[in-house]
Amino acid sequence: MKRSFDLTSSSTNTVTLPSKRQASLAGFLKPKNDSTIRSPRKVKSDHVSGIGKEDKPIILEDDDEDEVSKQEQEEEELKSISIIDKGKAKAIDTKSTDDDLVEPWPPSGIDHPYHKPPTKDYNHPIVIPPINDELKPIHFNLNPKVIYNPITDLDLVYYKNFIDKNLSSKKIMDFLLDNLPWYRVKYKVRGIDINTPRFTTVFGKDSTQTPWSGYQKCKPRAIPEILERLMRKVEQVTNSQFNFCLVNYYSTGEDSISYHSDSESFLGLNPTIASLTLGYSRDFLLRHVNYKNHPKTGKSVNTEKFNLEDGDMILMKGKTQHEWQHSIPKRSKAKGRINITFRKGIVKYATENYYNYNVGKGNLHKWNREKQLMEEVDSSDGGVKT
DNA sequence: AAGTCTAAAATCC
DNA sequence: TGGATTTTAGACT
Repeated sequence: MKRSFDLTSSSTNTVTLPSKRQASLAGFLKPKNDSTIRSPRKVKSDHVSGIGKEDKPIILEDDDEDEVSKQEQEEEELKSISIIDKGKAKAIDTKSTDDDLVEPWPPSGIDHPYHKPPTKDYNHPIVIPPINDELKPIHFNLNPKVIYNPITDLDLVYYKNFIDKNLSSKKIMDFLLDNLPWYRVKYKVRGIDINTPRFTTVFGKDSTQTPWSGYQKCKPRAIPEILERLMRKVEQVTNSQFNFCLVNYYSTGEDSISYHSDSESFLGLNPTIASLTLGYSRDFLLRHVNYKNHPKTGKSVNTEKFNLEDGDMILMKGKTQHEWQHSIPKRSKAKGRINITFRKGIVKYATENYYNYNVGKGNLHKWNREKQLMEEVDSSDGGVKT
């Protein structure tokens, strides 16, 4: 993760006030009769699969133009995002299962960045049981919304209810909570002690030809079958490939993650990262790295907000990690949420880094379903070696 | 070579 | 209306 800081604080007391029409990105999912929500209108055409030409903007929606002056429109356009409702455009609204996934899995060839581990439970510190018939097939809904702004380089695809919340998400949530090894990692950054305010765990290894046994400081863990199957479906749907699965558990509203970008150094340029939500919904905030003064426009850039709900998937791609930071802020009433992310690490350091900050030195926790809490358990194995 | 926490201001309801 | 919640700036070893 790469965090950046605003070192350009002005000497005055001026504060950038959030616009009322900040109106949260999630607004595009709300009913249309919410008059406070105004749809962005124009999108540069060269990124919209074959539609339009040159710089001529395409009008996508214009259902409340009477309220907005032209100048106001243009300013708003610079500050906010553009939305292409791909589901509407291409009428994608399908249910599917992973029945059609072709075995064998995982792939064993060098074509895929996730190299087959020596065993299905390689380096697991505890037994993760095989998935039963109830956990397969998983039911998916495919209804992508493209969120793209060529000025601010926000580049997302949002799949609401990707994992069907009625048929699949709860079972998967329970299985992961019950069976994964969880950690509360402590580490130092710039001489300061950090207590990671969430539970974490990680599986997979980088795409280098380093054998699974070829890591000293950390022991890469095989991706459990349920996560492997999810990963594979996400790959199929998004036309991407991954070799890491990071899982976070935000146990209460006190658990959080600060604004950060996912570092490009070991993920390569413009990484695609898929993020899945299970359980209680949480706000997901995106803030431009130069939100106070965008270099292209000289204007402020609004923070965007999604309320990620049970089963949702959001794909971050393109320059999003370069130009934007994201966070899960503390929320007073929040309950347990699991977040699964899939990424592709392309250098050996990725493996060391991910195990360092998501497993750490190995203070293993297990979920106690009866007591509804995490318990630290003794484990001689598993931690990252110093 | 992975930030978190707190106080104060702003906003919500 | 004002207590609760969220947002923001800044400290921190």
